[in-house]
Amino acid sequence: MQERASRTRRVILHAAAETFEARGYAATSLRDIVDLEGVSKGALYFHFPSKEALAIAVVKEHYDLWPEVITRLRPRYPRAVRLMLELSREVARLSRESVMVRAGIRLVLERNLIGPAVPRPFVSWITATEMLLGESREQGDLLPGVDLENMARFIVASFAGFQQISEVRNRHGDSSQCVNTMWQCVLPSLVNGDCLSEMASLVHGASGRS
Amino acid sequence: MQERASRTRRVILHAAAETFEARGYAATSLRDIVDLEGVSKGALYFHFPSKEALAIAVVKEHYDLWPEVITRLRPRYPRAVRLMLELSREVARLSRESVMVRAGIRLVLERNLIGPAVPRPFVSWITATEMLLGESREQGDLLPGVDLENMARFIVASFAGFQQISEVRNRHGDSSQCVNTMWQCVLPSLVNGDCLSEMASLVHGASGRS
Amino acid sequence: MQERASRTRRVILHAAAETFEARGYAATSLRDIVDLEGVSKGALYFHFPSKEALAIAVVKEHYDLWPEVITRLRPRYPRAVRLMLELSREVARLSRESVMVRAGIRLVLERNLIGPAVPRPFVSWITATEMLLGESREQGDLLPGVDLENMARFIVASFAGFQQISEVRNRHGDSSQCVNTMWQCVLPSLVNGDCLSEMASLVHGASGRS
Amino acid sequence: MQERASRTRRVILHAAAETFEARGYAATSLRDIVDLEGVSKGALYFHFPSKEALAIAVVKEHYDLWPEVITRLRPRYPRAVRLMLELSREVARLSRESVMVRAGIRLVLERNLIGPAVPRPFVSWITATEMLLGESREQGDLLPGVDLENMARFIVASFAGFQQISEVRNRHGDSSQCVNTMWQCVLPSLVNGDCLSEMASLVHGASGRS
DNA sequence: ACTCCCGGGACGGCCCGTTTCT
DNA sequence: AGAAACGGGCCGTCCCGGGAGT
Repeated sequence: MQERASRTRRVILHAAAETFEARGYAATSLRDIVDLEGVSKGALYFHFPSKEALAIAVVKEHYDLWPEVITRLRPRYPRAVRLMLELSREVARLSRESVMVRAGIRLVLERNLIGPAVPRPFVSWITATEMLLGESREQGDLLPGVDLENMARFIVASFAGFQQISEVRNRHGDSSQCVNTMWQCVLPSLVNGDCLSEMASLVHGASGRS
Repeated sequence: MQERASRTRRVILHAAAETFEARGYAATSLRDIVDLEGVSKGALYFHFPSKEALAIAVVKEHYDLWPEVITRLRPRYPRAVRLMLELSREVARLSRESVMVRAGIRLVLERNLIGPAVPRPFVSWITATEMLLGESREQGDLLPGVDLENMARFIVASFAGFQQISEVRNRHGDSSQCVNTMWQCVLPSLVNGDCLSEMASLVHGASGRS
Repeated sequence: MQERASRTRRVILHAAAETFEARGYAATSLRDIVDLEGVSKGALYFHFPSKEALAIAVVKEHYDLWPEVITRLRPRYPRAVRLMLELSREVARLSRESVMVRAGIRLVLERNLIGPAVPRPFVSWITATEMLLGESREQGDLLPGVDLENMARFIVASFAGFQQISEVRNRHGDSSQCVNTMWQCVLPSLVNGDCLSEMASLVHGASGRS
Repeated sequence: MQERASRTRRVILHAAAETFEARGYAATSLRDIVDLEGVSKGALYFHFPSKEALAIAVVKEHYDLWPEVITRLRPRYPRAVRLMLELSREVARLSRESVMVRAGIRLVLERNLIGPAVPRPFVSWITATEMLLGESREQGDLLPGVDLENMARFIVASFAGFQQISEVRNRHGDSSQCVNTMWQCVLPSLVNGDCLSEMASLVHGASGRS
């Protein structure tokens, strides 16, 4: 019972993510979704009462990922700057490899088409980044005079912009390189010399500046 | 005759931009557009043979803006670095003030829903930026070892990301400040000390780093 | 154009009446209606924004008939008792001959499925009957002690019941005979001897009592 | 086991009657029915193979009532005229108090939506009434020249019409008074003077005619 | 020349009446 | 007897042509 049901649910959710990611919320028909994996319309309706609910489920699926990621990485990297760096890499990797993540991101950006139940985009990322920047300052890695709030927004913005661009150019090909480039540009304006030289080797990939 | 016709055309185009910008291509019905300004469906179909054509017209309207902007600004700022900076400010201003521009940007991002007649997003911006970076290098302003292609993409990415974020947080409120923040972060990794100190005062707004 | 439009509207309205009358509101699909006369769904949608609106239009069409009927008959029959009699015959005749009337009656009975915009059934008939009974009393035709309100309801009830029954037995065959039977039963309890003998010949049809 | 099963069956049947009575056959979804009492769809389909079967079961439940009623009342009232009178009162009472009866009546009227297995409405009532009228004639209570068939139909029609009307006006409030009114109007045209004066006190309620 | 009324199909999302697995 | 899945149909309405009107 429960096993088959939850498998069907996952199949539907995956097909939905696939289609939502490719075409967006409004241009996706439920027909597209059910045809993709051969499930029936009734099965969809059984698990999700509406298109909106399906989209929200996709978003939730992808949102539930972040706490897991952060608790997995945090013990490994006590230094907040390093943690941010690895976090961004992990997010980039997930974006590259998981349709669910990409779909979730896209749907969140289209939240005004779906409903207020979808969380606002970026805000959780920004606050998380701001928090980590605060830790970095306490750890003495930051340059003096860095405006935490604006910097957090800038980091998230660059990152988001990169995701969008790399999706257009080469299908999620060099996103890891993009992240390196980003940090190469950001770190000099963010951390002090000691930290910078320590981090240098981590973002040495042949990008931005050799 | 022709005068009224072309005015109707503009009215339709504007209403289309308004709606496309707010809801995206797929979620916009032609009914929404014609109801917005009270024109009739027949009038719409006289000027634009299809929804796609209408969207393309909006995109074109906004694309025709860039050459005009660049030819207007270029003579004023012979130094390429400065030109890039002012250009980005102008683009941010236009995004803030013109629905047509915002609609064009959104539609371009949704080009796969509309048709191949819509130009790919970012590419023209990236090549333009890369070109300007090349000029900057010839003018001796760039740091050695900057990878032009990656840097161009990074700049455009940050910029695009910021547009998206500022739209979410505060309705296009502080986008000028965002641009300053961006350049404060980017310039130190991009230009040499002389140029940096000359540009410093231009991006002094209390953001990123004081 | 206007001519074609109004013709299409009438065709749709008629097809709707046909189907509503046969199957009721809930069991009628718009598909049934448009297929009946070969009009398209778009045509239907143009004239009627919803199924509910279509039903309401049918009801209204049939409601607009009664004032016309009453103003046509009243001058011919100054005596209220006689007017009631002829009115009931006319209504029976219309029920027999006009789908629109039958559909209207059925839809009114199903008003709780359709919406509050549909008028409540019977009430207008009852008040009209009550009014005519009042006139009859003033004309000295009524027996003493007749309760106007209850009698009006009884008359309408009998009449409505007969419509329903005759629909079941023989497709609207002998409804005129039914009306005669009804009055033969009702008049002796309603009007005084003089009036009764004057009316007798009008309801002499071989029914109820020879 | 059997006890629980048959109780579930009754619960479903009752819920079905409730919903069918309120919304009619076509507008009632099985979902509505099972949700009303919290039973599962599986349970419904265990007891009733289809929606049609469920409706038929409701109708049968209500049809099985009449023989019981008639065998209960007949010995008490040997005089056929009196029996008809009391029968009509009992039916009115049942209509007022039992959802099952009301639902059965409504479903029977919608038999063409359900299927030929549902009995035709009125016919059994009419034949029963006709039979009782025959008995009355043999008992010497009827006026000469009464057309039994037409009179039977008139009686049933008035009765049915009253049920419908009283449902609209006041939720099954004064249906007993309605029955009195009906007989006050009908009896003078039906029975002879002796019988009439004997029955008078039974229908004396302040209605129709004092 | 330009506008608009009117009509045409085709899905869209929702949900319904039913079986099939447990 | 219940959980799960199945198609199909309903209403809304969308994007769009042709013909009448000005």
